[in-house]
Amino acid sequence: MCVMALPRSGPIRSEAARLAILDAAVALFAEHGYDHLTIEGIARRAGVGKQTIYRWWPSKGDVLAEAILEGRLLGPQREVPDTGDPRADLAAWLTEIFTLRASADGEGLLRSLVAASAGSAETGRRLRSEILAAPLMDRLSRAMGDAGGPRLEAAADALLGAVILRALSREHFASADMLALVDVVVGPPPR
Amino acid sequence: MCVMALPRSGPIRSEAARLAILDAAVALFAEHGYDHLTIEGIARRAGVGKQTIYRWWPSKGDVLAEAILEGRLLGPQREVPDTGDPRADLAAWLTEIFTLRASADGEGLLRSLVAASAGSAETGRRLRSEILAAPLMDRLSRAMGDAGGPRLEAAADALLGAVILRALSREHFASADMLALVDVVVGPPPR
Amino acid sequence: MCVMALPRSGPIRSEAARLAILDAAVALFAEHGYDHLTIEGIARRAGVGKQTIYRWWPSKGDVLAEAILEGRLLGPQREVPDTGDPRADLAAWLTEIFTLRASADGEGLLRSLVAASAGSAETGRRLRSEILAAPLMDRLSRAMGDAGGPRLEAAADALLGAVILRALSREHFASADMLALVDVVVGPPPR
Amino acid sequence: MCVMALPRSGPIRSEAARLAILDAAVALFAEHGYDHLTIEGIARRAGVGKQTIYRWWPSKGDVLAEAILEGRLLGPQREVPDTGDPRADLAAWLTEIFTLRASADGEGLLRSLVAASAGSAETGRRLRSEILAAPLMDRLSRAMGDAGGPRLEAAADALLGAVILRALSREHFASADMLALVDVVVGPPPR
DNA sequence: GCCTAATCGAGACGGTACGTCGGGTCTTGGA
DNA sequence: TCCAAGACCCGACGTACCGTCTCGATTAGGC
Repeated sequence: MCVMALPRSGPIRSEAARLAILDAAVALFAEHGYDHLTIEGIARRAGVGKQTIYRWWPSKGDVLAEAILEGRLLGPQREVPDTGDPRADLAAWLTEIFTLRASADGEGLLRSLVAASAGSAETGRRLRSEILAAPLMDRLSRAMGDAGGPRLEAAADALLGAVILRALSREHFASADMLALVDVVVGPPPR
Repeated sequence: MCVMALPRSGPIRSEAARLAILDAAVALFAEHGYDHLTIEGIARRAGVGKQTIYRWWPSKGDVLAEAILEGRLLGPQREVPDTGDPRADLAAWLTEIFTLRASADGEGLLRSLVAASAGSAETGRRLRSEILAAPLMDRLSRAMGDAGGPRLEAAADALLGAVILRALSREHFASADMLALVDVVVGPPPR
Repeated sequence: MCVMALPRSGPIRSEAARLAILDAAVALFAEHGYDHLTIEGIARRAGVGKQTIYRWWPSKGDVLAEAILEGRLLGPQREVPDTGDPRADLAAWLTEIFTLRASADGEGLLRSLVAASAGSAETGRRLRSEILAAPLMDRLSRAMGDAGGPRLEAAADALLGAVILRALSREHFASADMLALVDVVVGPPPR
Repeated sequence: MCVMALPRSGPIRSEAARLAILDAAVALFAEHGYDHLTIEGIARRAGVGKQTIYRWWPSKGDVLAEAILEGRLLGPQREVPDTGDPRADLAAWLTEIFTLRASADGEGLLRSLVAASAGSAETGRRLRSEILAAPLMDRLSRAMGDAGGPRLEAAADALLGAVILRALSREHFASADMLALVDVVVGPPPR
């Protein structure tokens, strides 16, 4: 009396096509940014029919989200460094995030990620939790002497959000500013 | 000693057309969000030729930026309230920003603003400085006992950025979370 | 030893769309003349995407040429009548060609055909060979007592060209003039 | 009791502008053909406001017609040569007309003239009477031994029309064909 | 020497159509 | 059943011209 997976005949989903699509999406995203990313372009580049994309993903944002999830977009996650000075480490890492750029059009990659997030719920969710917050949490937790909870989440959002806001406003983000940000959020350095 | 505007004969720019375009852009933006905003749609709604838009603005983002600058988008700026409890006031105002919504498609207005900012430098600049930061500064300055400078800027970016990041990730933002955010950035409440 | 059509999978050309386009083109051409014939108008009338036209024809002239080839434009070919008086028969038929008119704008259909021919090589070729010369040849051959060859071709061009030139110059073409033309080209009537 | 031209003050029509417009129209027509001739282009090239064109001519066709009338388009009228062999002279002259070409796009000038005629009554009238027929009449009259009248007109139309029809159909017009045409229309050579 | 009126250059305006791109759906034929 | 290929309808893109209009400057009579 168990629920049987309803049996299906015919070929199953082609893993090769899936990978080709994700690779093509990542490459085109990096080259031209989110706005110029198109389903047709992905299909062309991947050597795949458009329908094969539409069959499995509802939108270009979700293709991207899956690529992000599998770590294809930014390569292996950058760890926050550990030099003994938690504030400086955090500032360095945030600066790296801020200056993420791979697009041939000179568009910041971070800004493209934000555009993708604005357009796709799934991408938005993953941008925050997996791309940005995940590598940050451990170090931030130690820097704040806080095991977790709302304060830690709030601090992570504050740091990352500030970086995003600066990226959106196309303003320079001097390292002094970055340190000031860390101080405000993490707390003043102990004497 | 003065810069002479080079004199040109011929008809001057039609203010009526300019206003019709900005109004149409604001209305369509509010109704359908940034992604579904089109130059053709604006022109149609405004009763204007497309060329009249392209003549004066390079992209839909810049039309929107001008509308924002003139305060057409959100109406008169919301002031941060003053109830005597600066933390609660800030939290209330941030919550209002977070829940900004006018779109018929259920798209958050804040998310559309972020999309617009990702696509247009001018909009990005104004989103941060005029829409978000401006009404916040005075109250934040008093709450932090800080006259200005990098710390104040960093705090504003942190608060607003956190709100944006949450909006992008489509997560609920409980009022307790909001208070935690304010505490982390502004500092703990005095005993 | 035969040329293989390279096999292609995927949908084939829609005959329904092709016919709808040709019908729409013919109708609009007859109604408004060649100058006011537009690809957009054809697409609209045919209930078809513009791209479907551009996919198969390089220009509006070539759409028209195909319609002509299939006899859609002027209906079944008018035969030159046979009353026993070859000169009068030819004159009557030429007069009918001269006065071809279907356009709602009062533009002569012949003039529109000439405009189409000036704009499209294919239409030009067909105007001469299929629309005009074909029904004429048999009768002309008998009237001149000539089995064919350059003299017959020249005579056909002379008759039809004269009619076209008069149509272009918007001059009246009295039946006496028409008879004079036939006499000059075919030769004087036998006594 | 005559009709007085109603007295007007103010500047009179600028002859310089008129000439610049006609020159520009002729140059652009020769370079790009009738289809690509535009009022804006003429105005730009002539250094003239569009209104100055619209003030004096109803359409581009009429600008061209005026240029033709003043002999700007084809330079001084080519005379039919006189070598003693009227048939050969006529054939040579008709061949010259047939091969008229000045356009940078490779479009035959004759075909552009036909397009212009199809679009503008005035141009059509002048194409036949002034450009084509006028230089032909004298020689044709002598070749046919005919002082004028419907037969002469018909012969002229037949010769010129045949050349036009061949030009429209983009067919080669061998010199033997041309001689056959002359024979058919003018009559067989005397023995 | 004004005034009036028309001309001229320039070009903004509301439109229509251009030819292209991409969206999302549907239809083949092959595996 | 999936896949590649791609035709289909549709809507938007950004551009070119249309014909009308409105400017400021200029230029000729008529007073």
